[in-house]
Amino acid sequence: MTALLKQNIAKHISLSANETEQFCSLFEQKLIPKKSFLLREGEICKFEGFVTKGLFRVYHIDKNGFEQILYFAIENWWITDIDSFTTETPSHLFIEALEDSEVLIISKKDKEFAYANLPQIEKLFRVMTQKTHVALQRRMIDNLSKTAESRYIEFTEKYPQLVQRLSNIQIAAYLGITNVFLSNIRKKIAVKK
Amino acid sequence: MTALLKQNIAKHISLSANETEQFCSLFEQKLIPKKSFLLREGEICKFEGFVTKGLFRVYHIDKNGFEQILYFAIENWWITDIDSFTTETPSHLFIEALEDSEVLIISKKDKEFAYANLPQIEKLFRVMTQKTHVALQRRMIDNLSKTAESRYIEFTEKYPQLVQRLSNIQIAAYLGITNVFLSNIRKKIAVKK
DNA sequence: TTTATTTATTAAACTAGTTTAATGTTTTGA
DNA sequence: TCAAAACATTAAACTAGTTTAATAAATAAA
Repeated sequence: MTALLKQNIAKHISLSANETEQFCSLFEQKLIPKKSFLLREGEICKFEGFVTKGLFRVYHIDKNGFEQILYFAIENWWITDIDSFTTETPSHLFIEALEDSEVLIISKKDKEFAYANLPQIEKLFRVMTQKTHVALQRRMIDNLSKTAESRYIEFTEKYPQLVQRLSNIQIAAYLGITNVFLSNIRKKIAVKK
Repeated sequence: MTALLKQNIAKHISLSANETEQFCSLFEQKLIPKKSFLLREGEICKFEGFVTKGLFRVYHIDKNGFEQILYFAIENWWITDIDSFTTETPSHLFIEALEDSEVLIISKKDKEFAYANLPQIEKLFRVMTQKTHVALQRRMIDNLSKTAESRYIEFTEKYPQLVQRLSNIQIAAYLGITNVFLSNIRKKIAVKK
């Protein structure tokens, strides 16, 4: 059950078999059917999750009712609201399954236990947070400098497997444009070819 | 010389006087005159810095020659290109002093020494990276959902002391708009009052 | 299988933000 | 202290992206 998780940890740091086992034993599996929520706005996020099956979206709803997608998570990705989780304040985010999904969950308490007792875990999460931060910095620069059209093209090139599983509405909410405009972009690209 | 730095560390984690002293001794002071660079595109970023005086901007130049500002750093802020620093690949960023500045620098080697020998330092940087990541997530959502006008207003409210030290050109590059449009926004706001 | 719901597309009017260029103001530096 | 450079503002034409609404196509539900 935790095979994918072990593989994922090994990608970031080298951890002894023993420590890996101990750490993984702190997770429990949760099944999340399509359209249900792992987290809702207003709740305090008390977990960190590792997706082993399915697809989630992590999004915000602004005061005008529009949704902005912070990121998607498929197999092998981690999900949490790091803001709510670390500060223990109510979340501004929703985490929703877009497909029937399976996720390995570790509670805040158990994660703190791991930090205190498995010295390498601190490094694991430092390294992972750094990597996601770098990715977000790049996305920030892209959003500041590139047109919606090139952001869309780059998104489809970078995550082809993800694009097939997403509606254009979801992709538009990630790119920060309307689905109507995304439709125009897609038409323009199709004509070019 | 490292008083500000010690104070900053204490804000994030509790570290013994001895460990604090050891860690701070790894930094050396650098003076960066206005308009000179701490890092240029193409260089590998081999340091992490803590600003004790002055003002920096961390920015990217896109292929059309436009500048996007990732963040500013004044006294008490950390600066590095975390991407280049961790992956040891050439940077896509410039770090430039906008005022005569002073910065405490720790080299990659010494930082690794600290990770290996001062167990709490791993936590320090995990916590700091988490906090900057949360801030960037919030900015990402704002950029996806808010108009330039409200982003400008919120920026001036959040960083009033910074706004006074920045030209409108710099603020516009941070907000992701042209300085001409920022001028329009400022006029509109002034008329309202 | 039929109906209801969600999704994608198109069009047309609109608005937020850009571009270019000109003008006055402030800052910098020799 | 004077000239040059950088900065802020304004105007006017333009373009990227939105809004609303209608229609067709695909999916889900009963």
